[in-house]
Amino acid sequence: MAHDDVHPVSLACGDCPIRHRAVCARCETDELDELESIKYYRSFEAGQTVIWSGDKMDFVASVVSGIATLTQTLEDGRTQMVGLLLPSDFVGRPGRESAAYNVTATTDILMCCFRRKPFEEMMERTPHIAQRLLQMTLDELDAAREWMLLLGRKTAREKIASLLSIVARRDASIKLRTATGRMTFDLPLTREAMADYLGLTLETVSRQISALKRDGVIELEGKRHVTVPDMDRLLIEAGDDSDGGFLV
Amino acid sequence: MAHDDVHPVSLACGDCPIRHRAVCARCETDELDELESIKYYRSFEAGQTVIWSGDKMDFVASVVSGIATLTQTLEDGRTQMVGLLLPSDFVGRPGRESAAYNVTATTDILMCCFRRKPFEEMMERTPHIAQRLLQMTLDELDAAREWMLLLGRKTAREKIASLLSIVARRDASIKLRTATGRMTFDLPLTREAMADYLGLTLETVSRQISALKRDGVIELEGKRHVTVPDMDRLLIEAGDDSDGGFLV
DNA sequence: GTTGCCACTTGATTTGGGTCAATTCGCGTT
DNA sequence: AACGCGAATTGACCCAAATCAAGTGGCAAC
Repeated sequence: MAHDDVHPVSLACGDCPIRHRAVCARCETDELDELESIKYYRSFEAGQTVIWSGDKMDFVASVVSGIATLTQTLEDGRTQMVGLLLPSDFVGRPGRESAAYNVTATTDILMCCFRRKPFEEMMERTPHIAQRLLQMTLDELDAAREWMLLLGRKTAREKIASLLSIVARRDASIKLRTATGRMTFDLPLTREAMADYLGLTLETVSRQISALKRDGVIELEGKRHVTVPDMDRLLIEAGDDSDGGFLV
Repeated sequence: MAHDDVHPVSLACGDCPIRHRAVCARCETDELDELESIKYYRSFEAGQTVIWSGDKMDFVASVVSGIATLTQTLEDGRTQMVGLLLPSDFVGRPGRESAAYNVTATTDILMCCFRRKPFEEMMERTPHIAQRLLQMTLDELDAAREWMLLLGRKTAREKIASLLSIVARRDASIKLRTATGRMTFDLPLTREAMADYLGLTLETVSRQISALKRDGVIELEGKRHVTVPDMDRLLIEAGDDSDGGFLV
């Protein structure tokens, strides 16, 4: 797909700080203009629920800045995170009336929304969009499957190490590509959100983070700021073969 | 999409016993012919590995008959099933050189394969295919997320009940739509495969099946033939709200 | 400065499911 | 009939993580 190298992350809108996936701003200008006409922005505060599972959803959207989570819940309150939305990620499903998950902002968040009906019509006419969306969805599916291995077969310690390496990797792509060994970042999630991500309790999350700290795998300043002195060590702790999967 | 109601399951080939998804046999005849020219069949015996994770994969395919599993493995041998392929399901990923999972036949299986390169080229030109593939992938993603809730938050008993209700549902769509209460089917998986599906050990699977039998939730003839006297009861055991999700 | 709140930590105890090991149940072979 | 073999069951024991409970630390509001 042309120009993908120039602005890799892109679905659509001209003046977003993030180039969204799917339409190349250089070669698909008319499509861009059309998307422009059906788009609007919405922002949410940290902690706010963006969408409740089952709600009618009349838009699809793309995260511009901030972080949100997709969660599913059993009647008795047990909840499992099933998706983590970071900037440039896509939310919502063309062809589906109602939301299948709760979407919650964990930080202040800005989303670039497109009215669903016109978006779908446009997708019918514009092969690029469906194709790009397919690539994105396949990536998400791979991530979900990697995550299933984590949920089904990893120990608590491995789960935590995996999550940390995922966050580190996501962060690293923006910030410091340089030093492979040492790495520093902020955890964008509370202990409870991490627990919901990993299928653990928040107490276990806390204990395992303490254990990793005690064993020198990570260093902590405050509760959220993490330094990993040796990424390789962390990846070994995560139990991942090779360079450690590609969740999220 | 036209004619979807007439032959709902369809990706492609004219003489498969199953109508595959994505191309309508009535209105897209030329596409059908083209797919016809790049397709071939492969069959595998029960237990055979279809593809090893990491292998070069020069085709995409659709399951005609039989059952296969997608699995991921940690170096130390812990394995997690991440997908269950039933007739009409799609395998392989356009745009990806090598396989990301092990694909194993659990019964004798027949697959309808399309050479990857020409299939991709065709997809570029044919919006319908990409759109249909997108729908299918989104469905798979939903299933994967439902499965994540199961892996992360359900008890062993709930996991077993969930799996049974999934198999029952899949089976029911083919066979008896009639009686909602009582339902009979064969388990297409060994205890070990069920364990890999559910993130349990095979001993736990066995114990929980025995427990469900003891409690009258299911009846067993032999090891594999299951009768559910009351589907509603089973769904309650599964912990699912509503009519029980849509895994697989 | 004190109060209250929330995120987090840590400890004590319990328990669901894993591990190890011994049978049993088919079922095809000789 | 006897054998072998893989699939499944069942039991005894153990341990990782859940549960229950108390306490700490930071920070915003008054």
